Amino acid sequence: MGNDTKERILDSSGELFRRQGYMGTGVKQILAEAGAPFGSLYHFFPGGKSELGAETVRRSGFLYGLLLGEYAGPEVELASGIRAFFAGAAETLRETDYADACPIATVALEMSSSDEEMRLACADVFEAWIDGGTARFVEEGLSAETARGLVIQMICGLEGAFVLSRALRSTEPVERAGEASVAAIEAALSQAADR
Amino acid sequence: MGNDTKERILDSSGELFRRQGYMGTGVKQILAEAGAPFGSLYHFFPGGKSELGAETVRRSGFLYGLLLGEYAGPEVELASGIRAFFAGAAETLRETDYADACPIATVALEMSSSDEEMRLACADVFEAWIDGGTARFVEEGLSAETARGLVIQMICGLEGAFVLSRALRSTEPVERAGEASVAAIEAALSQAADR
DNA sequence: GGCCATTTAGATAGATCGTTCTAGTAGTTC
DNA sequence: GAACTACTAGAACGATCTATCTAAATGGCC
Repeated sequence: MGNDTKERILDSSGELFRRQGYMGTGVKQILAEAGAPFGSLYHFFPGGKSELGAETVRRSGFLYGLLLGEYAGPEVELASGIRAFFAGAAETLRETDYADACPIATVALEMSSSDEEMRLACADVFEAWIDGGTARFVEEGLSAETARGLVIQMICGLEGAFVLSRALRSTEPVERAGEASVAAIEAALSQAADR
Repeated sequence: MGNDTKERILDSSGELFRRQGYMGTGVKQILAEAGAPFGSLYHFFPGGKSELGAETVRRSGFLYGLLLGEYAGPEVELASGIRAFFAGAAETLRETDYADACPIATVALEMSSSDEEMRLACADVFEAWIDGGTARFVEEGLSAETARGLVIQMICGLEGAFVLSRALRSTEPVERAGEASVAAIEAALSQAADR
């Protein structure tokens, strides 16, 4: 079955978009890395690069959301989970020479003003992350409003930290952003427990 | 004097890089918007697009740093200044159809893994912002370590909020990140005043 | 006016982009 | 084994990219 060719293409595009964005990645490069011919790309993605791009964003974003969910699952203490997630993100950056950060942030910034389909794909991913995180935080006894605010501030901190860490080649921003998120979450949880 | 042609080119590239990144912006588009011919570009920037790119990043980053400095100058109360800055950023997003966010974040994410000169330009800008902010926070009586942590967390929150706000076409992330930064700053200041 | 460096102007080159095209191979079903 | 679908394979195309090139206009200085 050639079904794994499609997945190889999506894996390659996911990695490349993450490192150099959509515009900076040619279809030839994607196919070379996937070991697939042109024919396969336009067989699996009749819409060409833009269809591949949108599907890559949704898939990579979904997988990254799963990863986050594993760290902050219902069976672990929330603040420690978040702490571990940021620590893991910092370690990944170090191990990959500051290449592997958020899988969709580069594409989101590049394309949001010029390609509505791509913007929507990114927006759907961010919304799913926010909604998933909010539900988890509500389980801890926070109001929906407080939970949503905390989740958004955490994702903002993470995304911004990736921007700085990649440019500075330092994990300090990720670590500082992680500390800030953990502190905010602990403060909110202890305040909620006080009533 | 044709000196303003160079500035018109830098203005155009600054705006375009901010919206669609380095890879997504062609030199033809830059020159068309600046109303300048090819000859001028390679006269003022013999190194071509990459030299223009690096200079654009440094210039746009410097100007944005000035803007931040105006909001958080020594004559205004720090937390209110930061609050006003985030509010201003949100308003700018709304007014520009979510186009005008950070002038260098897109380029930083796109290029950090593939072009060392461009990465360095971005890193220099971020470092200048961090150092400038840290000095300002130290004036308020915070330790250098605390000050640096707060500034980095604030910039991370801002940059990440831009990513989300642009994709979601909503100012909520910028507002939430602003609240988080203000809260962290006020907490640190009141703690420092307690001794 | 004559001279010289600076800047403008755009045609052109050569590489690379995404896409299309035709042809061929594998695998399944009748 | 014939017919059909799914997929592979890569040459070729037109568009677009950055960069180069030659020639001319411009502006201060003697």
